[in-house]
Amino acid sequence: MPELAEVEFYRKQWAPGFGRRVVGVEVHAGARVFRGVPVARMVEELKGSVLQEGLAKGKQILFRFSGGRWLGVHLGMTGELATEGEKFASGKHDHLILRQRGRTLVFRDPRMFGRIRFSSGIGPPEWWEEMAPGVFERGFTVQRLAEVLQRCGRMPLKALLLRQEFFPGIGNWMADEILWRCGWAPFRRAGTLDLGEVRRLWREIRLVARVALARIGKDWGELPKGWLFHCRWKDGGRCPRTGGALVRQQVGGRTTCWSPQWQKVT
DNA sequence: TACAATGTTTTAAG
DNA sequence: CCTTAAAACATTGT
Repeated sequence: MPELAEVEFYRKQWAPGFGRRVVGVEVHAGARVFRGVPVARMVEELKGSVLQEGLAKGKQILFRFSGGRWLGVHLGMTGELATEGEKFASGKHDHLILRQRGRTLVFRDPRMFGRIRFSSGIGPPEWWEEMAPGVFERGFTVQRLAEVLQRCGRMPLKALLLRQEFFPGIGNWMADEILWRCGWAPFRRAGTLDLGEVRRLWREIRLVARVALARIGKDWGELPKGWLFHCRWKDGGRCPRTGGALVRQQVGGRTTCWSPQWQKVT
């Protein structure tokens, strides 16, 4: 489910455990979410350490523990984080459980497209440090956006917006929302935007991300009325702007909801 | 039954 | 080596 705003929401779900010691760790050791992780070592090192803080960047979450331990969480399609009571009995999709005095921190992921990472070291792990600049960081400039659009000029805009190495945290619903606001068909080629349109795209990316974070990221609140989000999920929806029929079709390998009456190729 | 689900990663083609 | 598209991954719900 999660894009950058949902990821921020889930990061905060473990906040009750910040500053507190982990007294027990339970795992589904062979689960796909631990691919590449030395699970036994992770369990040993997390046990007794203090969860200091959690950070979110794009769709990634990084938890810092005492003793230079770092736990990376990617939620994939169905992952979630939750804080449960001390006596919580884990279910079959609860692959990682951190027990604290008074509460239980849970990572759950039925489909297991998510991923856990673990490392030790003074600073954050390499994969975190090398992530592309987020859409609110200094590095996310109109110029850089123009370069990306040129370089991947043959790609449909929709497919390009989903590329995490350029747009960390943008996912399926946000990409559709952004293109709908811009008024462009999702299969329009990236290389066809002029400079004014690049600026427009840059603005709408940041607006959608900012509002999503302020609402969903805060407390999973409602998005503003009139957003495509509210009518995108099922067949038969109507464009909030024109009242015309919305269409759902595959673009860039994902189901894409758009308004042909409003979103054009030109 | 068959298909679709707010996501990556791998594989292959050009 | 680069860009782009498609399949694969695993589970649940309609």
